[in-house]
Amino acid sequence: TLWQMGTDHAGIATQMVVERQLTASGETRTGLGRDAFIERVWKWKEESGGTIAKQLRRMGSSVDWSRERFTMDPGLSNAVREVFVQLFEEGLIYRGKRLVNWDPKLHTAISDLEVVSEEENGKLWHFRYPLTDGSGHLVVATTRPETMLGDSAVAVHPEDERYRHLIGQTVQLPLTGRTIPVIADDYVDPEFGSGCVKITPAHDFNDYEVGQRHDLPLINIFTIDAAINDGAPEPYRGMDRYEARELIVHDLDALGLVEKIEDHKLKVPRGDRSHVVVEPFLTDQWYVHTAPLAENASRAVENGDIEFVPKNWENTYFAWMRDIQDWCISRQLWWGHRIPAWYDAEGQVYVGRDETEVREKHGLPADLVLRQDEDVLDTWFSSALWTFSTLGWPEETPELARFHPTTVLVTGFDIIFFWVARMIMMTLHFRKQVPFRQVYVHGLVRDAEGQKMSKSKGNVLDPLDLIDGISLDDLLAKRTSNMMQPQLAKKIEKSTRKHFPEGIAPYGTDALRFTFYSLASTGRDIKFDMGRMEGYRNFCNKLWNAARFVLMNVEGQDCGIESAYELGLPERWILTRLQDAEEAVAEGIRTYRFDLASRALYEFIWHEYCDWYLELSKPLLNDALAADALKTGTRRTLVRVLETVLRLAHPFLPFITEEIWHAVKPFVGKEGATIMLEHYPLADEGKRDPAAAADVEWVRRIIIAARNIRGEMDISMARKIPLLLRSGSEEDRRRSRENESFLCSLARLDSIRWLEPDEEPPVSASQPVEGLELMVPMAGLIDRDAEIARLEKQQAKLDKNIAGVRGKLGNERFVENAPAEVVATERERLAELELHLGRIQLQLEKIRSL
RNA sequence: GGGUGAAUAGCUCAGUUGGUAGAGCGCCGCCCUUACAAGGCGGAUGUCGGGGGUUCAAAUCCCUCUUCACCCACCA
Repeated sequence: TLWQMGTDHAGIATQMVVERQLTASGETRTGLGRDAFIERVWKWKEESGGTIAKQLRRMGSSVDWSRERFTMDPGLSNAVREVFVQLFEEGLIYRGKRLVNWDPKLHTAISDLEVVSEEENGKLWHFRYPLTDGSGHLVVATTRPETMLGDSAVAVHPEDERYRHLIGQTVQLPLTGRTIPVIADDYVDPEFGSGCVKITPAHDFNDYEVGQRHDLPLINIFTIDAAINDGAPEPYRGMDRYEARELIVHDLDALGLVEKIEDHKLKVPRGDRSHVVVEPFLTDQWYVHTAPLAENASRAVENGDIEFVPKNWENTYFAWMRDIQDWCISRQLWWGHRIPAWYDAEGQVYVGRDETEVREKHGLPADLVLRQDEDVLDTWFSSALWTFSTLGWPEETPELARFHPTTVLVTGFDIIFFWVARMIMMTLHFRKQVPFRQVYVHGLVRDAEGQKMSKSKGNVLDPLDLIDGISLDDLLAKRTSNMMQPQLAKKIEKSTRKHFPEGIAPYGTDALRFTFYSLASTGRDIKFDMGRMEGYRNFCNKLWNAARFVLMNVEGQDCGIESAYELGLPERWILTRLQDAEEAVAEGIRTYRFDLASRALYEFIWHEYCDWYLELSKPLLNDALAADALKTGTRRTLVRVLETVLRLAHPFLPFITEEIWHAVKPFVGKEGATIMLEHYPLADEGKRDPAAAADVEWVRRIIIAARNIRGEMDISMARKIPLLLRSGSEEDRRRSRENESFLCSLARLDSIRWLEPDEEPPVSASQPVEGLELMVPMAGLIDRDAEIARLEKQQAKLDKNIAGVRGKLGNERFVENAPAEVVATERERLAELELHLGRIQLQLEKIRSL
């Protein structure tokens, strides 16, 4: 098995962090120069890049550290170049001047996926554009007044009666002195605004399309900072886009050309890293032609070669693949894989693995000056190659042969498009193999209020702080330092103080892991709950204490490794239940239901092994007269079930299980160096004993009933009570006879006695258990009124249940249509309920008459 | 505009093919019973978002509405 560990170089985010550091120390990226800057980034990466690895280590992830990879490693970089060159040669990568999403702060293009649109309050400006023939004006509506400087037409719908006569005419574009045509295009929605749309092909994706159709000029009015450029009319040159907006509205108003201004909600596109409004901007960029790749990628999921878990994510995947757009892969950054393309003085482009190859391939003279493309590739381009680039591709390495295709990718749904989809496309293309068979999509961890964790919101929880604990002061400092928006510090401080008034206590890795497993149900987001984690921390303690008990009892004792032993009833029962637990855990793991698997462990360890088996073992171990073989069998079972359960829980609780295992292993005759190399437990039918299991279930019911009387009557555990039994079957008698010591010990009884058939019982508190009646004589123990209250409560409950069952059975259609089995069960149930009710009523009468 | 998911105990969440609603935390009693008080024992707590429908039977299947979250999309 290989669990591949590694990290990507997070191009934009990383470059931003380092640039911010430079700013803080009064330096600039451009001042430093490309090589020196990249050196700085590597330095930063060395210092901080270990954080993820450290967190993974502390969380006990058993990855293959020897094969850790980084997307900027030489090997992976080589794979990136290889893929780029091959795709280019196949015509699947091309360069073109297109509108891209331009980030005016970072000065780079970003892909569609990196743009996040959110609804914001804005305005809709209605401007009058005078008709050239002097016959009046038409009105255009816009949310971006400043772009009017780049208008090259006004469009109306071809069928729109109101404007049909204007088609082909021209309007005077205010403030610019230009004359632009009125065109007809289906794109216009006559219902919206005025029905006339200003067309700005260089600054709007739709308008670009319209412009293409009508052969309109592209008039770029922005600089790379989204300020007005020198091609625009003089008064606005150099102004920021929003300043220009104000002035343009003002100037149009002065000319009497503002018809009206309305409030308007609109989707504003922002860069997911910089959070500034991105501009559609005309630039040269590199693209991957994705349609042919997407086709195969869709098919691989359709035909089941790749399976998403949970399956409904496949629909999301298909939907995206269906409408996939070409992928803009060039970024105007320095941190990343530089595009392997060179230009000569004429701008002719040559693509190759390196400059030497390019010269050879194209027969370029040594003195011809070549200049490499300045841009780098989108980080996801290299991540898309992950499964095979990490295994040595393009070399056909033994690792590649052995581990590829891989088995499973574990990831969050937020990067299905960014990463999963692109891995599938690239891997199918270059390996003719799927990258992985299954994609396990888990939810995101959110904060206690359901907010997505983010550094800017200051609600991030570092797993290390949950493991080791952190003081409130340190947590506050951590959350409010290095902030991009320092004005939020107060707010963050307030909510941090609210949620963690005393900081965070140390919970340890195992508790943290178990919490995640338990909350990770069906790919849904996880609202992080400290209460749950506390509960699982206690669970770890429970396991620890149980181990102490076991060790205490087996140290220096015969545990039946080579000697004779005999298994008693509780032993055969717990072994049966252990098989059930093993089965449930295996099923949970197989189906990626780690919540069900962890629950099965929790239930078995706490509520069966600890609550019952350890307690049942005590009477025998403490019985000086008990047979040695039985005691040996008990010790053997105590320690073997514990050892098995440690192995069963080890993937969930790696640290505590390892630690305990070393203490326990000699008592089961093991000598392994680590629990990690032991066999994982598998359920074994042969180890089940249903009869023993049924007997112990009976014992448990009796004990619980007796405890109920004791608990409800506030009888101290220090005081032993006598138990009388009545009615019941031969089997009940056998069971009580064979298990007397367990009953007495666990229910704290001083005696158990069956009433003679005709014997009148003393006044007692009673509790029915199936056909059998438990009684605890009241004399000196039980308060009359309390017992009446207790019985009345039970009576009410029974009345309610009986009414329900009677209603059902009284319904002819139920009796006719329901499976005979179900009807029979209901009849039995009714009989039992009525029996219990009858007994309780009798008791009530009797006690009331006292 | 299209799509997905969610709504169950005070809180965080389970509930597999329809067949008596569960856990943890919290809450209420009692208890330091020599593994464990971060514990033990007992207990209370739900018109399963609303309304329809299918069915002998619905938290579960269908329709519809409400609320919330997320994803995708080019409406000036």
